Amino acid sequence: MLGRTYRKAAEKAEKPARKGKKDPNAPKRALSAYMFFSQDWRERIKAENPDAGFGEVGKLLGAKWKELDDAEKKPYADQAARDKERADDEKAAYDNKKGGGSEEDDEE
DNA sequence: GATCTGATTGTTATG
DNA sequence: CATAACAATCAGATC
Repeated sequence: MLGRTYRKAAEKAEKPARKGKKDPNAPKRALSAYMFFSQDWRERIKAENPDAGFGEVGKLLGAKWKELDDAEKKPYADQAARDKERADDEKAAYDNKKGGGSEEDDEE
């Protein structure tokens, strides 16, 4: 599929503080496998690169990520999948409100 | 139906 | 406190 032929990230390659949400309650998406991958690897990267700052660790992380095999990404993807379920709940609430909500129970 | 875009997620350190 | 490379994602909008 020609879909992801281009990388939006590579296109903009810049982030001029994009803010402003369109959704009323913004059903935040789930985390990415990288999020979990970093949580576990950030320790190792820093362990072997105590001097590594943001750029170094970031690039190292990405490099390692690609080095990993599909089987190694699996556990991380699994965590991401788990979080997705959580995100699904958020979306459920989002859909609930978005719907014609006559009764607004309460929200914190 | 298929395609695309945008918004989001987390890490680090530093000004 | 926001930002910046790194990667995934995926759900909603659009045609």
